[in-house]
Amino acid sequence: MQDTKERIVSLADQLIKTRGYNAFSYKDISDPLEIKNAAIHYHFPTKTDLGIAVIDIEVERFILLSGKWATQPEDKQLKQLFETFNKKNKEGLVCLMGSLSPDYETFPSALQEKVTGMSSTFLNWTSECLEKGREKGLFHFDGDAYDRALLVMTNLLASLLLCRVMGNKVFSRITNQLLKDLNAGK
Amino acid sequence: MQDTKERIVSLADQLIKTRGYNAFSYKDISDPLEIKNAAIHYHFPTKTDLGIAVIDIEVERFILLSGKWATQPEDKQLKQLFETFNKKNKEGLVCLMGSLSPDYETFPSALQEKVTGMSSTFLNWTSECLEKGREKGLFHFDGDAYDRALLVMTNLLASLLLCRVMGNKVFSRITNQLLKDLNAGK
DNA sequence: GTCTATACCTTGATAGAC
DNA sequence: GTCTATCAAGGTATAGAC
Repeated sequence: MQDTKERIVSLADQLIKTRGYNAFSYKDISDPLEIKNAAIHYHFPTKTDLGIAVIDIEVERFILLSGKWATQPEDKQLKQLFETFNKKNKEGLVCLMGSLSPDYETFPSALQEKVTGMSSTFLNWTSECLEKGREKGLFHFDGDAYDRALLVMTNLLASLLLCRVMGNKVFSRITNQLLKDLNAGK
Repeated sequence: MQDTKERIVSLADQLIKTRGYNAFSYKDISDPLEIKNAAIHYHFPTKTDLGIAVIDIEVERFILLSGKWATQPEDKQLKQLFETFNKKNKEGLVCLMGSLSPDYETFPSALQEKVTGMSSTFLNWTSECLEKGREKGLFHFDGDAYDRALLVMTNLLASLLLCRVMGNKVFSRITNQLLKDLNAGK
């Protein structure tokens, strides 16, 4: 079956977002899927290959999603982004960037580059969204749009991490205030 | 020598902040200190005990430091906090919260509770600092001080993570804009 | 307080049959 | 494409000598 491969990636994705890249093993995948670890190695020769596949799909999915939002006004688009994080939070997951960046130094360079590329994608999208929204008067903030994107992304990323530790309500407190801030200057 | 114990904790602290809790091993400590792993187990029977000791010292150190700042005005105190993060960034480290929170689910409950306690300490301090500073007119921000503390802490925490991935300049971009924001309403 | 020695387990990965 | 079988390496942890 072709979709064994997809199920492997999907489970790896979830494991990375719950336990972290270095804390999950092939057994965590082969057991629930009722296959042997050799089957995983057939589809993904090394763990690095599997990690790369997880990132590729995440980026692919985001590009597809954000493309669908493109017709909406920028403030709605940003809320859609927030909603993707909210969904992860409800499922008890953190985002890939939040999970992978602490382990970054332990990665082979091929995987490191993928993490960097993914981060760029998210930051550039957010930056453009903020900039265009400000031009239309939908957002109000000072300074460079990319700097503002850095602030927003770090809020989102770390809010999921903090929810793990301090409880789920942290997320809505952060995002509600953040959205207010972006319109505050009105 | 009594300070073997201290050197073990210090090295563990650094390893957690560079490679992550689940990615460092007793060998990473015993080799550079030129001791055997049994010596580590003498001081810290389990890896969990070692992790707890690292957190305890971090909190202890913060309480000591922030106590020294207490005579300064709140805007200076906050800048001191930023400076502790800046120092970590220059050393290529992330903060303990940023490193430990993604692995939270893999921890035994004793270690989880320590992580939660540490986060509370940092958040409460920041919240009080912001609140008092606002009363004195040193800060200008909307909403609840604790919510604002959540925003500031997530910015700081994730800025170090993002520096790993996107380069070191990210830190100053984030903190400069953040400090401007807190005074912007003036 | 540190050592040697070792137990025991899990890890990622490979070879070859089917 | 999946299996069985196996590997070498590395992980945490313990017992007992010094």
